[in-house]
This record gives sequence, C-alpha cells and structure tokens, in this order.
Amino acid sequence: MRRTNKTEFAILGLLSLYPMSGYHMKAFIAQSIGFFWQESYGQIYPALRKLLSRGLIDRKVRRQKSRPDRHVYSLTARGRERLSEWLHAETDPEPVRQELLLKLFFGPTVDAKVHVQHVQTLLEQQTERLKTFERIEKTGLKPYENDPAYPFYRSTVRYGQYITRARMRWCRETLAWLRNQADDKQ
Amino acid sequence: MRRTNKTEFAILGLLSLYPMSGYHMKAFIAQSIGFFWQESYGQIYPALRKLLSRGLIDRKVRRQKSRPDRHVYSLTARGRERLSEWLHAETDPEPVRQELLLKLFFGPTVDAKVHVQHVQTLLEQQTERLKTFERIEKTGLKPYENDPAYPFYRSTVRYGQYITRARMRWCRETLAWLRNQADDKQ
DNA sequence: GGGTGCATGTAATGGGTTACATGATTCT
DNA sequence: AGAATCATGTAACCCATTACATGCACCC
Repeated sequence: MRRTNKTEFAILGLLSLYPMSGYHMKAFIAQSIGFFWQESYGQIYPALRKLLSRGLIDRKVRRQKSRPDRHVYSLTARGRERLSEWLHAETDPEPVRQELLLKLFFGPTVDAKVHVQHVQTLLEQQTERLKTFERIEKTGLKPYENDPAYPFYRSTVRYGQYITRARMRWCRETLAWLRNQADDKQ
Repeated sequence: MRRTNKTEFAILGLLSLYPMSGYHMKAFIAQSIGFFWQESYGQIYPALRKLLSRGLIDRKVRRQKSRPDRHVYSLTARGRERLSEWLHAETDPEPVRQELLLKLFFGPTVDAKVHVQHVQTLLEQQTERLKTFERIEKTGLKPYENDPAYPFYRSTVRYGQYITRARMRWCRETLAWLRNQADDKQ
C-alpha cells in the first residue's frame, strides 16, 4: 500500500495561492490552517527539493543582502495537474489516537478526581479554542469576504467550531457523572 | 522534548484488565477502543519485550500443541505504578492532520462538485458510525452494566457519538452551500 | 548583551504501518 | 482447494518532530 506523502500536496496547495518560500510556508500554515494541519522544516525543505526535481514546481532565487537568498517557488503546469488529481482523489480516513479516552477507558484504576482534572483542563482548552474560532469567523476572515475562497476558508473554521462545541458538551456531561462518582465514594 | 511511547501505556492499561498475550491485545483493541486507538504487531511485540526487560510486566509461557506457545503477560507492582503515573500525568494535545479540510482550503482550484462528493462520502461514513455507536451503547455494553468500569466505557462511546454528530451537522451545512455554489455557476 | 526575525538546511531519533515468514487447524 | 484463525515475530520503509548549524540585522 502506497502511503502518499501529504506534505507535498499541502505545498502544491499553498503554491496555488501564490508563489512563496519554504520559510513562508511554515509561517503561513501556522497562522491559517494550523488548527488542522502542521508542517516542520524537516518536512518542507526535503519535500521542496523532491517536487523541484520532479518538475512539479519552479524556483526563483531572490538575492538578499545580509540574509540568505530567498527561494521563491511556484507551481508548474504539471504541478497544478498533480494538485488537481489529489483534490479529486478519495480521502483516506486518518488514524486517530486519543490519549484522554485511553486514560478514561482504564479509568477505575485511579481516583475519579484525576479524571475530573483532565476533563476540566480539556474543557478549558476547548473553551479558549472556540473563542478563537469565533473571533476568526467574525473579524479574521473579513479581508477575504470578496475572495472566491472565502466560503471555503469559512467552512474549515466552522468545522473547528462544530467539533470544539461537541467536545465541550461531552466534557460537561462527563464532569457531571465523574463528580457524582467522586461524591458517592465518600 | 521527550515523546513518550504511548503504546507502552496502552499495554499496561490492557494488562490492568486481565493478563493477556500480544496477539490478544491487538484483537481486543480492534473490537473495543478501535475507534480512537489502534496498534499493530510491529508496535506491540517490541514494546512487550521492552516492558519485560524493565520489569514492568511478567510473562508466563503456555505450551500449546500445533500452535506457537502463547506468551501471557501480566502487570507487576512496578508496572501498576507506572500506569498510575501516566494516568495522573497531563495529557499532551495530539497533532491532527485533516486531509479533507486541507482539500477544502484549496477548494477554488477545482469544481465544487468534487467537494460535494467528498463531503457526501464523509456524511455517509459518519452516519454508519453513529449507528454503530448507538448499537454499542444500547446492547454492546449490557454485559458490563454492573462492572465498575461501565460508566468509563460508556463515556468513551458517548465521545464518539458527540463528535460524529458534530461532523454530520457540519457535513449537512457544508453540502448546502456547496450545492448553492454549484447551481450559481450554471 | 540577548532575544527575535529572516532564511536556508540537515542529522538524529522516534513513531508507526505494511508486508513477510512460519506453520498447524478448522471452516467453507 | 483456499481462506481464516491462532500466534509469534522481524525488516523495510515512511512519516514527522526536534535540535542544531549558520549568520546578519534590529530592537530593548
């Protein structure tokens, strides 16, 4: 079974927006799709090299004084084709490992208070997260309102909202019975 | 930063339920916590070896005719301690890579119909999934109703339900505007 | 003087899956 | 005859992060 390297597609996708450097890619990802996608230099630079050698991207070197040269990459026709292929292809379900659920599953081993602590932390994190998403939807996306990509950007943010709210609801439900459990024991 | 090997904790957790073999672990995981945790033999067997050498688990060899000997592992006192440590420790947030969202983000590159197809597939998968979760909650967990672990098992299943329903809602919302988008273009 | 940003990149290490090897038994 | 189940395990490979190396400019 071929495990296709998704970093390469992420790069092709980014370059479909506009030409940019590897350094810029990392920054761009972090502040846009960071909540559902992340890349490190250790992935990006070797991938760029590979894509270049296969002719899917082009490179232009911008000379800079007192700084390393900037390598600005852009899509070639073949790269655009490859991107389209991937966009059409079926998305294989990604494996998940939820450490918190694993802990809960082995729950009776420890005091219920331990779980209360964990779930509470998750609830707080998710509450913060939701605020961020709402801020992004309301103000962060303003500059793109007339961009054809706007509804697409928005839908990814809304995905985050839906999932985050679901987690929060689960946290509250779970906290309720965990606390009952802790009380019963006394 | 130390990236702790979670497979080892999963194994310790499983052995806190009852002694079992590596082969059994894989089967057990697949039919219980498979929706949020998975392990392969390539992880399990080396991990068992490591845990054994560190004295966190014990091994008994059951001779079998016409089959390889079965290695039945069980927790030692130190293993139980290590498990408890992990259960108390903070859970670090796991990185996520949502390929579908990545495709959506680069959406305008291709026809909206392509996205409709993908989201529809996801909706169908999640609908099936939800049915499974509901079946598990109603009948699958019956045998554990008087087990102290019962509410813990149930809460992991309910997590699955909550997240799955959230995904389904997002799919329906997304399909609505994607279809509008496709209509507008004609 | 020290942190941060710009900008390239690599090496070490670890996490994880897939595929294979072995081999008897039982089910279809 | 062929597939599945039981049961061990390893080797090859890929994916991914972290830490490091380099070095100037700018700001506090």
